[in-house]
Amino acid sequence: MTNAEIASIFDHVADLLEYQGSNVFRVRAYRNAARLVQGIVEPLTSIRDASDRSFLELDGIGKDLAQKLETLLDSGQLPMLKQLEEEVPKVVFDLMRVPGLGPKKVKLLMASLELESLKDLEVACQEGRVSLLKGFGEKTEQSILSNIAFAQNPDNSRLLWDEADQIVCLLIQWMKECPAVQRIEAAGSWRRGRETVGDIDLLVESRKPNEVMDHFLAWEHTDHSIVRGDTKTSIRGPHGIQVDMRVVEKKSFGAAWQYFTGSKEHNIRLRSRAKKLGLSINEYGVTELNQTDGKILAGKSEKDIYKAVGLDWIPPELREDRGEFELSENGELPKLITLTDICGDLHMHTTATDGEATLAEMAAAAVDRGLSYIAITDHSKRVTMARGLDAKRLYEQWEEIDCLNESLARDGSPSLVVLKGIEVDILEKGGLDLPDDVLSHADWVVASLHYGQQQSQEQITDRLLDAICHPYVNCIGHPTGRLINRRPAYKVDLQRVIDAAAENTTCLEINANPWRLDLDDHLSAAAKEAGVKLAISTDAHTTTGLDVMRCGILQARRAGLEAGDVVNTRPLSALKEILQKT
DNA sequence: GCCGTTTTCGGCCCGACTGTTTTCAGTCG
Repeated sequence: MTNAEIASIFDHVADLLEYQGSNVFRVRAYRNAARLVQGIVEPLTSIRDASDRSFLELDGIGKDLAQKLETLLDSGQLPMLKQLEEEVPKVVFDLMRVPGLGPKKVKLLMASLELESLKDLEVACQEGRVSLLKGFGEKTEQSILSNIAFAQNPDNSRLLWDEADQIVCLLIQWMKECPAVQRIEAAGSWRRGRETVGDIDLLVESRKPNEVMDHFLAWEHTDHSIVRGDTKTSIRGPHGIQVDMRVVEKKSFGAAWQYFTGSKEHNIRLRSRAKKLGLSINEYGVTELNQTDGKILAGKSEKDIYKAVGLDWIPPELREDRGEFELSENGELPKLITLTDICGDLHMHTTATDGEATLAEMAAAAVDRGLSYIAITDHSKRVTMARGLDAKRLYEQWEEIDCLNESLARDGSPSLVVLKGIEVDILEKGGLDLPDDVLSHADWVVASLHYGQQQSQEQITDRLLDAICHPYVNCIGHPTGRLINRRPAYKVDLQRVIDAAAENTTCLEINANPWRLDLDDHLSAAAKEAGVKLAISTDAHTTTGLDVMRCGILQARRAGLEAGDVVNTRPLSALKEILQKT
């Protein structure tokens, strides 16, 4: 049983307990456990089997949950879950997904109406039977109706960070046209650089909140408003995404930005910490606990908030309650990598295979972006759909690269060096798609797995391990193969992959394509821990594809990576040194 | 269900908005 499967079971238990009206802290314990297990890269069995380790060493796992982990690993089942599933009808999960319906309301609906599907609830609303129930009225009935339609639309899933970013930019531009807006910043999971964004949070500093709200509602992409209050307004925007806007005064801006950035878990931890220090934190600032005068001790900047509870300012990407408090307390926060640290890009395609820009165009685009080197890594012949390169065509491309480098050198600064690379396929039956003597002449070899993704964990792991051990392979491309919202990762023992990469001085890629972003933050952090060097690469198929580097940077920052952990922050000379395989 | 430099029991972050109430529960973030 994988960690992800266990996490999903704990989450399911939390859902069921929540519906049953169980203690909210008990529910939280299961949710925390799910989150924790999800983030652990090594299989839990290796913790169980190690004589000197125990699940109790995990923060948030006590005697009971440790026992449940044992049961799950031993039997693949959880008797408690079976029991709960017998008690709770399946339709409850559909009902709970309707915005505005929580456990209490769902329970009342279930007790009063005969519901076997969302459709039944829809009909009950249409017939006016819901508004007759105690605690429900006509407005609730209407809102349930429109929210059922929303919940059933499969397009309303979380947006990729990149997609959300486009909306954020448009909105900020629009809001800045409002004279009442003194300052505007985006917060939430967008600011934390999450892979996907569920809703967009904007924070405005203003003394005239009503004018700000009116301007917000007048945005051309506003579908309809969800809530409208004195300090908070929410709308439904493009792609059905919810946008929350909060308006505060200058003296509270930092506190509000911190609060609104989250994550929820980070904020709970921060506020608990404040409480232990005799302080209270809310979105208006830091105050003394039990003081009625409400004097704000800090609130203007985020830095002030963290300082008030004895912490260094924590970068948003790290705010997930995954150890950042301890690092901050001890002054050990990493100096996170930034886009300007990047010197080169080591994975991209051209018109020779499935890219849309020529070699020269990609090189020019790289110069525009201030890069000092790029590797051209077109597909190898196995990728027939992309007209992958055989040895002959690859050599021809390399000759072209030689010519290009000569002319680039003639043009003088800014200088760009184009490396002769290849994205060689890791074949289904094992081995690579081009002979060793060809690969030996490359400057940079990325090995990637595109076919046979349905194979067993053992097969896929073996294929990747072979590639990692290969003397001419420098990097493994998109090591999990997942496509966010579209395709799960292939089955692979990533702890073994990471350990082998460390041992063989083979880099692992953080593919910056917003659909991929693998290795993800947990895996990159585990790779760093093992001493693996990472390469953040765009896998660009167009000139503008080079700009997704910033998505890869965000992912790397979430993993706590510093410039020194990433090979393409090095100048070319230093990069070549690192690449010397032992 | 977890946890402890006040605690092994009694806490567990904090506030906005809505709809239905008539002072507040439910939901959300």
